[in-house]
Amino acid sequence: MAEQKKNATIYDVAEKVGVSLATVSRVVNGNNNVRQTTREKVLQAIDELGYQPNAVARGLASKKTTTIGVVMPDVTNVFYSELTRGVDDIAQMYQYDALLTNTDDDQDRAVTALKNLLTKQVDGIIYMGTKLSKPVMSAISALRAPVVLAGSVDHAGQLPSVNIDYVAAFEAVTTNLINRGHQRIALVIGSTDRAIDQDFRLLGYKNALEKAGMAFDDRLVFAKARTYAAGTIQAADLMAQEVTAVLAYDDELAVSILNYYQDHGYKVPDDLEIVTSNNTNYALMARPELSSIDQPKYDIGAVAMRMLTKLMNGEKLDDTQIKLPYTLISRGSTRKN
Amino acid sequence: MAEQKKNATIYDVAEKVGVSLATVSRVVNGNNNVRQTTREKVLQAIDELGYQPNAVARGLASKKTTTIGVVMPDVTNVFYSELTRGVDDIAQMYQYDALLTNTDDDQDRAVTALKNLLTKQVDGIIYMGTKLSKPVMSAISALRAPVVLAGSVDHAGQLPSVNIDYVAAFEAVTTNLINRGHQRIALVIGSTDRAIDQDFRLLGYKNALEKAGMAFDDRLVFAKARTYAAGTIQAADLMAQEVTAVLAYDDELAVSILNYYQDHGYKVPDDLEIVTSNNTNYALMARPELSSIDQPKYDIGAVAMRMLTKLMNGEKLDDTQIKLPYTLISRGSTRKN
DNA sequence: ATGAAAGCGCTAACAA
DNA sequence: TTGTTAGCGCTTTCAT
Repeated sequence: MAEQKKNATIYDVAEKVGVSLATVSRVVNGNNNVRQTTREKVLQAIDELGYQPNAVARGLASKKTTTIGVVMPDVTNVFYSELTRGVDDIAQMYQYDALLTNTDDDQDRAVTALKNLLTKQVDGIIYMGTKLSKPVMSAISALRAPVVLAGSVDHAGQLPSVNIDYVAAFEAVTTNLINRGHQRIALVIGSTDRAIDQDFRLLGYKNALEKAGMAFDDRLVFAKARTYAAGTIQAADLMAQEVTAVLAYDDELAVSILNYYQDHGYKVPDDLEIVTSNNTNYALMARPELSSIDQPKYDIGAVAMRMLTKLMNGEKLDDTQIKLPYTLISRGSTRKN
Repeated sequence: MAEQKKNATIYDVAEKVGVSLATVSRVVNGNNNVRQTTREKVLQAIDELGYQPNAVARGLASKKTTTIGVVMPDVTNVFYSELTRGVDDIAQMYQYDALLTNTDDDQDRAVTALKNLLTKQVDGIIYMGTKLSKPVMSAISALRAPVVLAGSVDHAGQLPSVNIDYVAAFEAVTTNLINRGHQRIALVIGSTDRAIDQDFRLLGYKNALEKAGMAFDDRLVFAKARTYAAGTIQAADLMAQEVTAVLAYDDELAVSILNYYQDHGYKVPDDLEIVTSNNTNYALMARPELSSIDQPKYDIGAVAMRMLTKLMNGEKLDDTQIKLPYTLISRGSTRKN
């Protein structure tokens, strides 16, 4: 006695109205070559039958799935989830759905994800990994669906991307720290084989040192895992290096460093100044609150998705390397200039 | 001179090997009715042509898309993103892809999302909204694809769901607080029109009061928005009610209350004890660290997804209302018993 | 303005 | 073991 929910097809609608399926297809797709009266009859039949076009069949026939893929390291990281939120909102606005895949920044998984997305015939992809190894790059170029990087860049700068000017931001923060007299400023970044870390964050940091005539000391650069637990371990290393200021690329890491120092009797910002760079809620919840570079995370995702819609429409982009404005927010974890 | 990336189809493979497309289909789908030697030839041709089955065509023909939908309030909330992580990992394991939709717990958006997912012919859905209004419930029952609730329940308890025993957990925490002499214990939950809040969290709280012979005072129940900013506002209300203990259902909210009190000179846990219930990183990052109910968030998502795979396979479930074990974690925001 | 007909790339009976 | 033949539900020329 189970209710048989047989879906109405375009044939059922056509038959009911007494027109061909081509006509039904036209009204469904907003084609104007339909007389007003027939359009109305079709619409009514659609309503009565509860007809919903089958997106899969449509995708096969039209070669457009109105689905995009989002490849990211980890939804659980607030930075990425905020980017994703921006992507998803704009995607919904343009009637796209998003297939999400977590890769943990593992290059093999990223390649697998990309290939799989290809199989599913997505119309485009937002890629958030920070690492972009050779295999990943070649998987991307084998894609024939447009790809936009959000919060990331490739070394060659060939792929469209949306970011902030990491070089300038990291240089500015470092310079501020130098101006307040710091000699031993730690830089905490992701692994240095990533373009975004190596070519941007680290570069900004080095630029500031160089302009101040200070020597670069690679023992002050920390590039480890990005977990709260890993932060605690790194904090011990930082302490051993007797740094007096820290610039961290991730908020969870920054909070764990902050807590470690305070738990060991250090005063922040008196004994240690600390600046983070994602300005998530973590920065606000810490005590003292963390000074931070403020990246427009949601907007980075939103703009990337908007770019992707254009690309999927075959439009050319004037500018493929978008840099959104960032700001520097001064809070309790740093001293006043 | 653009590289023409024409995809190889099953026909190309069949032709190259000199067999019918049915045979190719068989080897692709692991059907055993293929002679070993032909299988090898087909495999080789597939490799040489770089043939990748088109999932859309396959979906149309087989009526299975190997895609599921995930409907959630907000990826940006760590609780949900952790559930999602569990869902995604198991989904990947079983070769499903997940379409993600944020609803902000807006019932209209949830209905729209559900209908859209229906259109895309997903094989199943994981639903994470905590609100389950009539329209949403009827959209779900119109779905003919299985649905599993993760971290949520419907009033009637008809939909398969994965949770912890919220009643027991909230009762236990409240009882502990009562045992330490508190008379005015605040309960901070989501809006009371949700089953999970009304029928579970609130019930557990009331049970504890009743067993202790204490009167229930609805002025001690707070049900507002779940944002860090909203938390600050609620904290002022809590203070006005002169509560001495707080049990909050969301970590960000709990941290904001904690900070508000401490910023106003209160000592935690001496002047106020506070317990939260999601045990995300926020609880660890707060100072003092927050005591919390520990829900196995990742597992809730993972188990829900596992259930969904069975349902999608047409298997019957022995138990549709899964309650995973929870624990109570005592940290600095509460006094010792 | 409307219809006929040929696919889109694949699965799944059914035959052989 | 392998091939033949219908579809799956829709879009899209091309006629009319």
